[in-house]
Amino acid sequence: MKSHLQELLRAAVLPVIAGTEVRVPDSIQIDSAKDKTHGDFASNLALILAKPLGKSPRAVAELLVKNLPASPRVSKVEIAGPGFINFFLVADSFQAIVADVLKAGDKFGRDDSGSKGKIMVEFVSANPTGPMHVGHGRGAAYGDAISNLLAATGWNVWREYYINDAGRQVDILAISTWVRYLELCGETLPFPKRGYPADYINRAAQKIKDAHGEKFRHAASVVMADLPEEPVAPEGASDKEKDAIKLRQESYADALILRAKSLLGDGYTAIVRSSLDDQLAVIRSTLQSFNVRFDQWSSEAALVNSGFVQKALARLAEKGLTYEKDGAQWMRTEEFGDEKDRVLVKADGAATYFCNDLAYHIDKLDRGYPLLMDVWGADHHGYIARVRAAIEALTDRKDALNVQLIQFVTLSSGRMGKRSGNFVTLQDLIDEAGTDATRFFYLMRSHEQHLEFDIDLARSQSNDNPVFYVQYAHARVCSVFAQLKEKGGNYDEAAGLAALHRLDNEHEKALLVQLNRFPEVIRKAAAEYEPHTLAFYLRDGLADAFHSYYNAHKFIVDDAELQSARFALISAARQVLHVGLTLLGVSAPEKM
RNA sequence: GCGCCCGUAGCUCAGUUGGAUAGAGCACCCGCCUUCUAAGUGGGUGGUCACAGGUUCGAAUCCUGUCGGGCGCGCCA
Repeated sequence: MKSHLQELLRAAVLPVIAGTEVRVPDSIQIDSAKDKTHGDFASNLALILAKPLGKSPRAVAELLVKNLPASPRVSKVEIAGPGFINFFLVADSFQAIVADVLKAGDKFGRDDSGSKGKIMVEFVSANPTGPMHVGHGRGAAYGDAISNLLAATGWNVWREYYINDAGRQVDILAISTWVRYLELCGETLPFPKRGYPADYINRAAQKIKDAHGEKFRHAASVVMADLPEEPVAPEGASDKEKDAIKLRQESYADALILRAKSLLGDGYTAIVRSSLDDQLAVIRSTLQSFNVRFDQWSSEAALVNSGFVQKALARLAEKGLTYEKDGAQWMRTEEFGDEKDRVLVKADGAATYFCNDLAYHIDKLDRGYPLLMDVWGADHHGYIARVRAAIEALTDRKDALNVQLIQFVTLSSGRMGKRSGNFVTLQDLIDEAGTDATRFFYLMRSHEQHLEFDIDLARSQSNDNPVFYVQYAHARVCSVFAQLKEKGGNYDEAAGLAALHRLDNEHEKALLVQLNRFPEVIRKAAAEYEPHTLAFYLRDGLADAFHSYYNAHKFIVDDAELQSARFALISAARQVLHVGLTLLGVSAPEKM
């Protein structure tokens, strides 16, 4: 509908600007009119062109309207206000959408061709050192929804989870689990301050004891022998003092890691593997219950062990992008827009997180994905420049990496951290509020905005929860169809489509307008990476129009022709609600 | 100190490639069920769009500054 009007205006603008320097705008803006007296659609084109043409906006508008080609869909064109061009459409141009929707079914509004090419979306990638918390949940809901939207708008989408199962954090996880395991064996030793103190570590430790008995037991005195003191920050310590103490705690953890490795030998690897598998199993299970799926789970450790990281480093060196300094290997990211160069291989020979992550991104490009979308927490924004710089250095393209930052989630009970022992996990939230409510809650807000997650509201299952409003609209349509059947009536779709001209009251018009908006809503939500606009459309646009209609009119009526037309309309509404909710990963129940 | 994000109704938030009278939900007030699910619906109260300047036909939106909040500035991950 909009594109039709754009074409009309595009044709009209040519004679108006003929002989001037003024060019046709790239996109001609057409907005749905907010006020009924402004018709159905409005364009500000005359206002845009007024200045470059050196004419008054209203004069430009009059010229445009005079040159506007006739269209069977347009019933009236008006110039209003400072120079807006308002379009009034003939009624059946809205009614035709019902046939389009019913014919297309679940495919309505979708472009599954994949003709826009391949894109890889990496999201969640939560560290396998503990369960997912409510912040990860937001990234999961967003990443899944934007992947759905991209796939529905012509992209060939591949979804991937990067498992950070290498590096120091894995060692911290291992010693945390081991110390708990030793406690279970009856040993008494302090828990490392930099370890993960939460309950789930105890469960992982118990599993190891169940499977291996006391195979990994060593006397506490042996484990602790000659380990450095681990200080605790005193009350009222300055930041500087705290930093120093934190550093000594890290040293203690390092010493304990070395001790574990030397005492356990191959057993250390077994504990690492068991701990990681345990945490990953929890994460996978949570994501499954959250209705989020991935095409692939990529392991950082596997990438390292395969030798790919070394190969990637060699390629960077070959291109002259790396150099040695202070015993470390650096990458020249600064000349590609980063604020400084970055270390790839530390002086102690270990690869940095950046190094492995960059290799992973190179791997993604190698696998034939020219576009990479990464969904990260907002606290990683300082990391964007170096990855983008590195990728630009390799591909000569600035747009190969698309990073979407997800702003923080705060809870009524305060900010949650992994080290804080008792936190609300995503699984807790799903268990209490349900997947649908939780997902919709996340997706109602712009991902660029901080989100205050009202746990009590999500838990309450009350009608305050916006997801029910949308789902209820769907269930109501289903219920009406059930009622019709119960009363012995039947719905004839062909008759309904033949009677669409009967849909002429204002509530029907409003619902038809919303149905007409859907393809554009999808397109925009995907193109601007903003799933929340779809959530808003479903609630404030479509469901709202349906509920008002439901309250104002009966669908089961004596007039058979009118009844068929109305059932065709609400059938289409049900279809679009279903497609929309599915894109958000929310179910469309038939009963509530 | 430097960089990025944010500040809109009592609360939570939309609206920001400049457009017509700034919207929704919750809360609050007044209505609507002998009739397809009231998890619904109709109406009302509620605003210095943080503040101060600037740009122009027009600014919540763009620019500058101030105030307030969040995050980031490792040979951590």
